[in-house]
This record gives sequence, structure tokens and C-alpha cells, in this order.
Amino acid sequence: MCENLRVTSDASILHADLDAFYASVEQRDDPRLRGRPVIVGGGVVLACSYEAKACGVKTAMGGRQARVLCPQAIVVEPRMRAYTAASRAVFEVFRQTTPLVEGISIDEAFLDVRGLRKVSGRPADIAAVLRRQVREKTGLPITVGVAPTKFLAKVASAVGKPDGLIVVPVGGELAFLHPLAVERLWGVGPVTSAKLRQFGITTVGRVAGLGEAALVSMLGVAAGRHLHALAHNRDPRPVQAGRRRGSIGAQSALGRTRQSPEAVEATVAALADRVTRRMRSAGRVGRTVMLRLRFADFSRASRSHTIARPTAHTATILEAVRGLLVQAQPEIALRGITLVGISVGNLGDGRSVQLELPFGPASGEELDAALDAVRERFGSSAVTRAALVGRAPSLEMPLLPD
DNA sequence: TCTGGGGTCCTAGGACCC
DNA sequence: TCTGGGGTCCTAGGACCC
Repeated sequence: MCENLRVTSDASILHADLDAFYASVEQRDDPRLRGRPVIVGGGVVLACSYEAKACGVKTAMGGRQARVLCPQAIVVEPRMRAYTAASRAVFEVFRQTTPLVEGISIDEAFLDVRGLRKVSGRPADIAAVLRRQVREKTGLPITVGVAPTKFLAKVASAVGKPDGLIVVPVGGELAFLHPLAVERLWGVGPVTSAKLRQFGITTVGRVAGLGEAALVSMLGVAAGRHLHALAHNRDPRPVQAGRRRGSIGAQSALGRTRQSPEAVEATVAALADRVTRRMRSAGRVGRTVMLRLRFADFSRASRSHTIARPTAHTATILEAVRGLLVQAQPEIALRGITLVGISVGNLGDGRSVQLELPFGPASGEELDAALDAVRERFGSSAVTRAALVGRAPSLEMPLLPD
């Protein structure tokens, strides 16, 4: 019970983050692009090389603005397959370093190297080797931050970019953190940043100087507590290997010309097909179907529906989406739709069932008794997960082939 | 050529249940 | 008959991340 209280005094978490990932893959694969400003994506900048960043180009910037800032930039179409392959190769290097790898996105991950000291050396040495191996095996530059917490490791890698290694010295965490701008805190975007700056709070140190209550009153309970903890470098989250995502979705921009209802319907059908294919190949099923819309004025809306049984069946998902589309029709007619997306959440693995047992309220002891009863009846591997949902016991059991 | 294509987490209100 | 606490699930919206 007390093992979670173990204190990590060592900087043993690595945050590894590929630099300008898509653009770096393009420069690696086409020598003519090396040393030159490269922009991936025409309508919107998906990624840009450091040469383009030097002109002021940023990720997610409109393509036209990017070209004004950097007229000499070479614009290339994204090649998602190449990026996926490159990502796989990099993650292979991560997993050879330690089994405790938590992928965050296509181009970054946390690695827990605690306990590898005898085998592989200090975390700083492990990080140096990791960077060299990624460069040798994939030809890509990567930045690594090393710190005692996930959050601080991520801050360190951001500060160390590009192609760098930053080790936050033990005992020097707050000295490193406090001079940084508030925007470095995970979870501070444009809205929160504006609120904080309104009160003259521009650095992490100023946030740390505020009481938790003051932050909560400014930003709400969750965000206030979160920021208060981060500003003091309190982040107890462990590196979790094998985390699975909670939803699968796809979306499609429709452009600004008015779409007929039939055209929208056809796009939605294609999206449902794409999403359910991906679900099936990932072996996932889901219950909550969400329709996302964006309108001509860039406002957004969403509609969702939860179906009784989890599924990855295209026709079932599409039927639910059609229903949502009908619901949203008045808004679409009024405001003009420019983007449509669907996603399926509440994902399960399709190989197990959740049982919420029809008795309760339950205590931990009653849950244990229920577990024993099920194991006696179905075998010791029958229950893969047991938890109290509220006061009622919930068991997860593998779905037996029939 | 104004704005891509994925995701996560939190909040708040209402329906519903005991 | 009236009032209440405590809880879950669903829905919609919003902020944020890469």
C-alpha cells in the first residue's frame, strides 16, 4: 500500500522529443532540402524546419502567412506513411533502452530509466546514448530532457531544443523552473496565459508564489491545483507503459463553398468507414459516437450518442452518426459547415466484458469475496480487472470464444 | 489559399436511481 | 407527502496538446 509513497530523489525520467519531426524526415529523405527552410503542409503548417522557424514560421500557422514570412521556403506535401515508419524505428530504440516507455504522440515519449543505473549507467549517460542511437539508426535529430518528474523532463526537452540534452540537476529543479515563462507550464495555452498575465503573472516563479486558493479562484479547481503543483515541481504521475487511447476519430475539412446535405452525408459515410476500419484493425470496439462540426465563422459544435453495445461495425456506427447529423441539421443550414469529424469513444478491447455486479453497496472485502467466487466458478484467470465503481463492484472478464 | 487532423482532460447540467 | 443526500451516466462545450 505504501509503495506509491517512495520518493524519487534521482532525475530518472527522460522525455525524448524529435525535432521538427515531419520536416526532419523530409530533409533526411531529400538532400536538396537540407539546410533550407522547409514547410510541410500547404493549407496549414503541419511542421516546419528550424530554418523556417528562424523566419517566424510556426506550426499550425496558415499557409499564406507562412509564405509571406518565409518566401524562400520549400513547401512539401505531408507523407504520413514515411512519418509513421520513422516513428516506429525511433520507438524501437526507446524500447531497447528501457521497457518503461510511454508514448505521448507520434514523435515523443517518456522513458523511466530508474533501476537501470547498474546496467546502463546514470540517466544522463543513458540519454546521451539514446540520442546517438536515434541519430545513427534513423538519421533524425532528437532532444532529451532528464528530470525527476515527467513534467519537468518535458520542460527540459522544450528548453533544450533543437538537438540538445538537458539534465536538470538534483536539487536545482526550482532554480531551473522558476525563471521560465508561464507558457512553459503544461496546460497553459492562450486563454490561461492571458488570464495570468492580466494579474501580472508572467513567470513560473510568480505562479509558485501564489497560494493554491488564489490560483483556483482565477482558473477553476482542476487547472488551479494543477498549476500550483507544477510550479512547485510536484508531479507524481508515473511513466505508464502500454497506455491505450480512449477514442478513435477522423475528420475532413470541406472548404468554404456551401455543401449540399448529400455531399456532407457522403463525407460522413467515408469517415465512418475509415474510423471503423481502424478500430477493427486495432481490435477495439466503442459505444460513444461523436459528431464534430466547424462552421464558417470558426465556431464549433458537437453532438454525441451512446449506444448500448460496444461495436466496430460500420453500419451501426454510421446509423448513429446519421441520427446526429439530422439533429444538427438546423445549425448546419444556419451557419454553414466547413469541417465535419466523427469519433468513437468509450473504447474497449472487444475481448472482454465489463460486469457491474447487481449487488452493493460493497466494501473492499465484499469485492474480494466476489472475486474469489468468480475465480472458483470460471478459473483463476477469469477476472482481468476488478474495481469498485462507486460502491458497486465491477469486474472485467475475457470474452470466451464460443 | 484564412484555419489540418489527430487526440486528452475538465466542467456543468440533467436524467435517473437508491 | 415532502425533502434530502449521494451516486452514475450521458451530453455539450471548452481549453489544451502535438
